[in-house]
Amino acid sequence: MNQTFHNNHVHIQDINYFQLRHVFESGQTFRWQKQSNNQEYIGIAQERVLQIKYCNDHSLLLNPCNQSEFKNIWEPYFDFRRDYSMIYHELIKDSILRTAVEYGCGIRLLNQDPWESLISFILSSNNGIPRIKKIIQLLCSRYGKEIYFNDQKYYLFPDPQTIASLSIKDLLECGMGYRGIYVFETSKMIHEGFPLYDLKAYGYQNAKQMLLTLPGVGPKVANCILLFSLGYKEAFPVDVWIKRIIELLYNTTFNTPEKAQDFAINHYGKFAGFAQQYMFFYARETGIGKK
DNA sequence: ACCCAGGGTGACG
DNA sequence: CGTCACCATGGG
Repeated sequence: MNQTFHNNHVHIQDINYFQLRHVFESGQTFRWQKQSNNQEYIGIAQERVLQIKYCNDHSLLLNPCNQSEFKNIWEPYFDFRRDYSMIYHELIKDSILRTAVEYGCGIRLLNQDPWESLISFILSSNNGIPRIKKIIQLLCSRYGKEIYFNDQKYYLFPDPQTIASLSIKDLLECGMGYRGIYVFETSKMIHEGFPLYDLKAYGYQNAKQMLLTLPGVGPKVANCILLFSLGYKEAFPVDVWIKRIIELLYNTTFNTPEKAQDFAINHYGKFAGFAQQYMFFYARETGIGKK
């Protein structure tokens, strides 16, 4: 990987194991929007707006982005420092997983903000991805700070204090349904000092136990936060899609999500989170195992 | 009208 | 410890 810095953007040459659609359409993030040219996404993350575009010379454009922002913000966010070739070749050793991994090649696990992930995945429970996006967009457009890019208005994700100061009614009007109360209570706990950002140093088990004390956070949501924002790549979120596809691929059944998770950690070890993401994308894109 | 969605909670054995 | 009805909302 090789970068050239221009006035206010970066070109990354020799990019491999990175496909925009596989990164942004694999259910890990909700605020990136595909643009009409199909090779470009614009998203809000890390308190910024970013355009990311796949160019015909096989380079990747990040805009706006200076050298310091690349090093400190977007390189970690997009997990550019990780060797995905190694992970890819490790996972395809499993002949059963191989098809899904080959299909999803180009997926990356983003390193997102824990607060935004926490609220987003509380909202994800028993919900559909398009509606999750709609709720989050409504929440941000009403209560997030405005920022501009190309004369267009975008909105940051509101901070804990802001959401904690809203009423349940405000949250319900964003379409949260019964999850509104969870979002409200959890926001209060974060605002009152819950050490969300310290969990990166707690170790997987301790961090998970802490997350489970937050209203609206059960095993699946906790694993999403651990995997997508706290750096625990061994986390293995089990939703209905993962349960179905893993039972189908390995010709077995699990009584509880915990059993499926135990199976995964035994099988994939510290790469469980990557295996999960490949399987999720594969199952949804192909419809294999769909009800 | 019915079932499903990146599930969690509380009540019941 | 495991099971299960219920939860608000929109789409198929």
